[in-house]
Amino acid sequence: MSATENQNENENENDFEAGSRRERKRLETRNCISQAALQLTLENNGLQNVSPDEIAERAGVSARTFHNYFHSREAALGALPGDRARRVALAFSERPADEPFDVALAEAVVAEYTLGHEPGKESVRKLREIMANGSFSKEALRTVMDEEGARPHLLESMRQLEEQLTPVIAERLGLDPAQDLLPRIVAAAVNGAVRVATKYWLHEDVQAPYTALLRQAVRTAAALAQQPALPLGASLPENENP
Amino acid sequence: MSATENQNENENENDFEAGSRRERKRLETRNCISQAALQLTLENNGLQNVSPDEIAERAGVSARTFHNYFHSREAALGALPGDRARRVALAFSERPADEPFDVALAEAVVAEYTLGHEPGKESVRKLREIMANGSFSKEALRTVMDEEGARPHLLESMRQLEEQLTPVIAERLGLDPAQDLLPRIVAAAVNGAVRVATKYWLHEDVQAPYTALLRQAVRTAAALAQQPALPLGASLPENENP
DNA sequence: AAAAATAATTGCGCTGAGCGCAAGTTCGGG
DNA sequence: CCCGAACTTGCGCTCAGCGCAATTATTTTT
Repeated sequence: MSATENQNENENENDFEAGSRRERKRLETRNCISQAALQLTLENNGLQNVSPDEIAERAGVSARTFHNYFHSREAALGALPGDRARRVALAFSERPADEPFDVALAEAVVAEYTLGHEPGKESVRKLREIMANGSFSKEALRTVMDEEGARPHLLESMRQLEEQLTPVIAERLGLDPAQDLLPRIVAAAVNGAVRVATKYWLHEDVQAPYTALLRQAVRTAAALAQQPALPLGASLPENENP
Repeated sequence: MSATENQNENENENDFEAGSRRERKRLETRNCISQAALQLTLENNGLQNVSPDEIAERAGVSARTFHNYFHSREAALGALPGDRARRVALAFSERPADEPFDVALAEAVVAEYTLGHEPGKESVRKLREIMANGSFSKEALRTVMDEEGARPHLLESMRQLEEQLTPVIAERLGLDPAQDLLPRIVAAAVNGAVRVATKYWLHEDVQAPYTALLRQAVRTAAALAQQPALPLGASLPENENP
């Protein structure tokens, strides 16, 4: 797991093709640090109980280097959802064009958020390892997500999904995000749906599998896309306040 | 603006009725601190350039007391959107029952987010003062919202809107939030719509007034409520990944 | 292949946010 | 009028985060 000893099981299969060797290594250590942050957070029941030094040590770098990549522990954790958001947007844009909008969106999300399936992308495999490696599960995740201090940053990083999704949704709908609010609203709704479904799954003890919950929620939110586009200039007929 | 000298223009009209005198004073200083944080943030173009001591001084309390109410500068700023969220939820639940769902929601939001209208609630009046008192406007707000460090906390506090809205939406729809995801999804979508509309209004220079933008966005998001309720147990017919 | 240029890592030391503690102050109830 | 509880304040400590400058690794140039 250290940045150096890791040179690298399956050298060619990395998350995002990197250009120069330097850049590759940079991404690798970056990811290493994030993973270390995640592990320690789960192990210690909360980011609060993890010092930057520990993270740095686990990742095999100096404390100073850690702060060189991320300006806070929270940012280190947040990099993971951020990356995932990028992958979801990519997956969505590569869905077959004849697929219904909501299905394409839902499956793109589900495919990435579901850790299972084939040993695909490297980071996913690692995350699954961490999860599978015993002990960590709903319970641990819950304590992390509920942590008062980390949550704002975590959610902000999950909100990357909205950012990444907006342009591809706009393209698929044939709308210009600079002219029409609809793509942004749909993206925001989908992002919210993912968050809500996850929270629901984590907190209420529900029988339905996470996958089904996610798919349902996203498809529901995606239905917004069938709204008529918003004419920004003109207000609706008459609805002024009394 | 100090906590002491402010004893209080229009003593009876306070945001939330307070029980004991002590509790009232507590809420008052709390609000004072938040307002001070907002003012200074706007004046100095970013929370980054404001020290806790300055906020405390402006609010007329000691630095230690400041940290006694809020454990970070960001939290102090975030209290304002949080309070506003509570007012919106209240306003929505008091809308006439025969009003269409989306209209009720949109108007509840617009009424609170629009600073104008009558000199209603005290905090709104103050905020308007701040805004009106020259210099601060879109531009200043933009620099605040775009600030890297404060944004996560700000957005998290705006997300209070979702939290507050969920139960009242569920009630109006006749659904149980513990059984059905739809109320949460609608609330999340509305929250996202507000955020998106605001961002759009702040960044693209658009001709439409903020009010119209907000109303449109919220009504669009609220349309989700007409989705058929989600049967959590059963998945849709067949949509497994290949 | 060596040397020069560029980029990444590291150690050191400083600033300042946030908090525990204990003393002082204000307020409500009997 | 006085007692107890809640609130405020000052002091001092810890540690996250960052600027700086030196060191090491990597790419490019000659």
